[in-house]
Amino acid sequence: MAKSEEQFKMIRDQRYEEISHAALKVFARKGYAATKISDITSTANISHGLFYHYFQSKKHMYVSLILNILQLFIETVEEAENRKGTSRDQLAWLTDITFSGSLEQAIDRHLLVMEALKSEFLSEEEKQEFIEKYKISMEGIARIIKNGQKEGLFIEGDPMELAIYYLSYSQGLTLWNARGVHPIKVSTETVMRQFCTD
Amino acid sequence: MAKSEEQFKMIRDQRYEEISHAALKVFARKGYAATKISDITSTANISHGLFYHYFQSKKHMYVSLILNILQLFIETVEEAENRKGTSRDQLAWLTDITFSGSLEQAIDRHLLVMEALKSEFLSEEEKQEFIEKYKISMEGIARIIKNGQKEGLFIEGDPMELAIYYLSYSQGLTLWNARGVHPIKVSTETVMRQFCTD
DNA sequence: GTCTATAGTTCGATAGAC
DNA sequence: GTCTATCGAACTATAGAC
Repeated sequence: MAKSEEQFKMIRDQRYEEISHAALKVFARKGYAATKISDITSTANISHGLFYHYFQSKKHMYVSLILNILQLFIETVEEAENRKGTSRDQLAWLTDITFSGSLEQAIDRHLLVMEALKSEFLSEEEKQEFIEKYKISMEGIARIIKNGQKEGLFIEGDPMELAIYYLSYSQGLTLWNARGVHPIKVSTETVMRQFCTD
Repeated sequence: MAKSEEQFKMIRDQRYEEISHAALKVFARKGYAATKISDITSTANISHGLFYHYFQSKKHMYVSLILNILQLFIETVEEAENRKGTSRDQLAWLTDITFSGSLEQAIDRHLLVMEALKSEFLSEEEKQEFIEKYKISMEGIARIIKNGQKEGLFIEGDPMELAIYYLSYSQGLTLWNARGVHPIKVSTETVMRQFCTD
């Protein structure tokens, strides 16, 4: 019995991931309201009813997707903070990571979080939970900047505010590439010059 | 008869503006798909049917809204180019304008254009028309930067690419304030330092 | 020009068979 | 665990009265 229970769990976990992955893609492209359950199920190649075997509702799945994304971002910032090298190296690494790898996935995640934060179909309590998580990443970036200022590597100014400038710049560039207007290869050095003294 | 025709036209134009204004607000907040015609009509305080007296369909109204926004942006960039003073002054003026006045309306317009460009409910032809208009503004900004480079006021680099960095930065900051996370008062000088040599 | 009523359609969610 | 069939609510768009 133990064996088949384990197997069931593996199937369940795998399906959960498959459905989540499909949902991220579809939600980011079409937005919450325009996304039909059937869009998700057809992308994940499952039946309509099976979706409701894994998720309570469209909204419940959406919220858990966002929370997972924010958690991932927190961990990435932590990884940057724990890296060897100067604060400048740490911020450059974070910037590199943002614009290397799957830009497409980065775009999807940004779009999703952005929509979630300004949405009207989520309660204030739900959004507040997102904001709390978001702030944890912001504070990590602010710490990197503060350290860099002590070392004389970064320009002066309130660290939290500079973190916001950094995030806005980085996300603005990410979103730019989400449009079809004129995609560019982002240069980490160009972004860094905004914040560095050299 | 001439008099009443004129009056009809005045009523029609006013209503058209009212409905457009209401629609901008609602579309930006809820997105295209989530926006119900009844949201627009209740915001504009008109009946459901009257909407269809002024607009062919939800989609037709959406497209004309976007085109009007892009046209406005083109004219603002032109105004910046035609201003007296250095190229630096011109770009600073454009930045000022973006972050002064009704930030709320600026946010709404950005959100709308962004959604339109990545949307899947518009044909490629429709989106191409948006992109063409968008590029006209980009080229205006690139011209300002190119002139500034000649005067030694701006950093080196491909003007069009720098225009994209500028737009991404500016729009990233605008969108930042659309979220409830941690709004800031944007400083034009902080933005300008990214592009200026001083 | 404006409104109400409603036809026609879509989609989230559930029930029940395998 | 998975699928098909179906219900019921909500929404776009139109028709017709005033």
